[in-house]
Amino acid sequence: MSNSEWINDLINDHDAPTMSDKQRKILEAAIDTFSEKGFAASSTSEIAKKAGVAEGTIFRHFKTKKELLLAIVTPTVAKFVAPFFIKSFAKEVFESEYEHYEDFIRVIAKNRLEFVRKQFPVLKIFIQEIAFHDELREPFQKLFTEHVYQKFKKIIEHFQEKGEIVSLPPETIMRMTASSIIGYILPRFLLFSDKEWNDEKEIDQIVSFIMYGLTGKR
Amino acid sequence: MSNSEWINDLINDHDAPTMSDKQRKILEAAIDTFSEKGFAASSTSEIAKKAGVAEGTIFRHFKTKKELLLAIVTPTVAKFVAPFFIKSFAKEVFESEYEHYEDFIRVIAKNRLEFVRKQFPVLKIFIQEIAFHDELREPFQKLFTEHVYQKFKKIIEHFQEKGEIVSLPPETIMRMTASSIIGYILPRFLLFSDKEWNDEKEIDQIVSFIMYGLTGKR
Amino acid sequence: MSNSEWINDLINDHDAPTMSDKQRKILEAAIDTFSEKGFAASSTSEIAKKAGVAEGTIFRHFKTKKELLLAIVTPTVAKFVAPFFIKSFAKEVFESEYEHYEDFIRVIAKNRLEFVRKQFPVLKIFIQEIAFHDELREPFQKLFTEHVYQKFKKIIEHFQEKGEIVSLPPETIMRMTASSIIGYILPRFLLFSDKEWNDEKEIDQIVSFIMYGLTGKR
Amino acid sequence: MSNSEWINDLINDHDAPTMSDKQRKILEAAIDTFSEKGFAASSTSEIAKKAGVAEGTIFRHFKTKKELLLAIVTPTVAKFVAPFFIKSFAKEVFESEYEHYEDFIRVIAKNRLEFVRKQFPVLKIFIQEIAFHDELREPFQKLFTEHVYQKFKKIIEHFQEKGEIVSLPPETIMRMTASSIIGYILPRFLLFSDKEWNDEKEIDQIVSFIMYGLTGKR
DNA sequence: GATGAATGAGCATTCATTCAT
DNA sequence: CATGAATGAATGCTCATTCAT
Repeated sequence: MSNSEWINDLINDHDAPTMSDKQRKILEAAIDTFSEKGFAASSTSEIAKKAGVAEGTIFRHFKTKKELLLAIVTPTVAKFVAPFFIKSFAKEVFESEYEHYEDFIRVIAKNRLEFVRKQFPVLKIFIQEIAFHDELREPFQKLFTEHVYQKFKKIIEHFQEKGEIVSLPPETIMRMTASSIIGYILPRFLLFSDKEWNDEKEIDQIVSFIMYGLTGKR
Repeated sequence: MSNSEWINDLINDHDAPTMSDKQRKILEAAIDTFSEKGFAASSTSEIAKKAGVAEGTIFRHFKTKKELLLAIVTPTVAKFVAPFFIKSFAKEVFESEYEHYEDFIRVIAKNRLEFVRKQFPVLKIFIQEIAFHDELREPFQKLFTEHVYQKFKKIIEHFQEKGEIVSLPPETIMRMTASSIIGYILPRFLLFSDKEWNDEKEIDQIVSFIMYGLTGKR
Repeated sequence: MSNSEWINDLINDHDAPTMSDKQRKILEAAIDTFSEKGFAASSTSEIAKKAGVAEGTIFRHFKTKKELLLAIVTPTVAKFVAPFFIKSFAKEVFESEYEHYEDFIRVIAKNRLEFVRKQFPVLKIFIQEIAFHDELREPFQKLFTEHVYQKFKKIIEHFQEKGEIVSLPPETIMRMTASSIIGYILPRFLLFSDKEWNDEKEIDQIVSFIMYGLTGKR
Repeated sequence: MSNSEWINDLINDHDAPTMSDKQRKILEAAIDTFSEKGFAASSTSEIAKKAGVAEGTIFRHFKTKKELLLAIVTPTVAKFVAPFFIKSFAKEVFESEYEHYEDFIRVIAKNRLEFVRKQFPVLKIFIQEIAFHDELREPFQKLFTEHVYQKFKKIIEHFQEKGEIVSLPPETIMRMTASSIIGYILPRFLLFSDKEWNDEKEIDQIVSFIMYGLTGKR
């Protein structure tokens, strides 16, 4: 199985097979509403109206409003970090065609951008609410530190040993890499989603920036 | 007037001279509460209690809850972008000791970090709420596009002409610069504020990253 | 047929032969719940869960929640007063071995205590709810005034004619007799059901009290 | 100070001086409603309507519906047992004109009957709800066992030593005394409050019954 | 007959805001 | 200027009951 395959696999929506029609409608309406007004400013009555169900129906499927939030956010966040979750992730990277750090982050970036494009409303909710709900922050922090961070770290160390990238602490490398990519994605979808974007080209530029900075000496 | 002077000038709290004791207490309590729970999830009665005033007193000073939000956020945001607001800003940069883009962003970064340290709760509120309130977003967008962006653009073009930085669109350069810095500041205060940070050194690393990337070929 | 026989007959559970398994489980669960939390504070969904049936099943067997209450309370109350209901009741008493009022109330007391022991939860529900439901109070009042009261009255008059008890109005005699007995039974089950009780002895004391008061001059 | 004086003193409504007009109206409406339909079946909106206030006003004065219940019931129950609460209670009894147990319970009975007449709705609520609320039962049990029971016990022992009443356990004597009186009061107000009652005469009969039973040998 | 999803009225409680004092 | 009682709409959630399967 080639890299592109297993990555794509994780992205596809193979979940929610047990979800009823109403349940899906409620989730959609809730995503809409939370995303637009924020969790605390959204009322369950509005969500019910938008979903075309009675208010009581929401609470038959989700015990509380907060549980509805978690039902929206958890699977998407899980899928977002899923590629890093795979056991063989780091190994695959080393043995793969990704000869350079550059290639690696380019693939990750393009692939995760695709995911963000599809799931932006949910990710927006996540970003907004993670600051206020322990039930959201704690599992995510665990997920991140125990899996994403560990795997990413090994990969960085691998390329540092190859002498390809500087010897800063891996978390610093990670932060720089991540914030450069996120610094594109966030405004792209949050502030200027109506603008036309050539994502392919932008990502190439960002990757280039990550590797060589702004001086252009490459 | 040297650069350091006018910058410091803008930071100092020369405002709020007309504010009564109660008013200040209300603002402090509101910052606390909004920052901790978010605007929508904070109740005016809780703020009143925390401020040690009667519920009605808040509405004597701020017509609505939203006006209270604006009263908190507006002056701080204004001060945050103030350096770019000054007419002579760009000119000063060109003629100043900042021979290199590197020096320029280093000063900006350190200086704005200082500001963020002091004002983080307010800026957190701003970041959280800008997505939901037109009254917040519109003036800020105007401020940004008409002043900050324009000035920053000129500066970038200046250094591009000097051949110091690559010929990407100025907004791309800006985004890369900004997100590298913000990508340090945000986690630093939002997620790991209890950790000990050597900000001076971190910023030097970030500036170096912005200029030369991760390859270390410099 | 001796007295003890017909009395025992009425107590035995010869009813509910047409009741399905589910129906019985629902009734049991409802008795549990109503008794513990009161009728109004009990929810049908909780009862359904406790009974191990679907929410809808309750309403297949009992049109409304109130009908469920009546189905619980009515047969038990009927059985409680049943001894007084029997046509030959008074006559049997006169011709029976009960030479004295004392013997009569002793048998009734012991016998009804036995019944209360078995059915306390249901009787508790009855006592709690009779004040609030006309559907409960009216048939009971009718039952009581037309049967229990009439029969009891004749018995009291019988013993008054024999000069065995004072010539107060029969209802006063009845009230004194009843409240002395009930004044034992109620706290015994309601407040101190965990304490060990020697019911036999207690009833003897109560009967003695009813007959001779507290002076002990007998 | 004669006995009748200190007893009357305790009965009079010297409380609630700090209660606002609205607060009193809410309490009255709540007593009405709770008494008529029971606590759980009463809605705060109905109480608000009956009291002529907004629903929110109820919750400004009483944090929860249950607190409203306690605010109604606690002071009345306290006043009901107040006579037994007084330090000198037992001593006064011994040295007083109450030469006989009979006189003592006659005064108590008449006096408490008067109280019940005025406060019946509240006492009805208490009786109904004590079974379901620990917050109600626990303080009352404490009050009763630590004060009422102790004092009453001493008085009973006093008259037992005088050879005036039988040597049953004091709590049995108490139960018999109390249930005879309560057995009059409860039906009198609960079931037949519309009937005309000669309370004076009835109580004399009850006291006589308590002392001498139904045989009339006195 | 039994289920349990669906309903929408109703619930206790909270809210931002007003206004008489 | 400050208060805090009063408001009534709105909130998240529960309820008894219905009905298609």
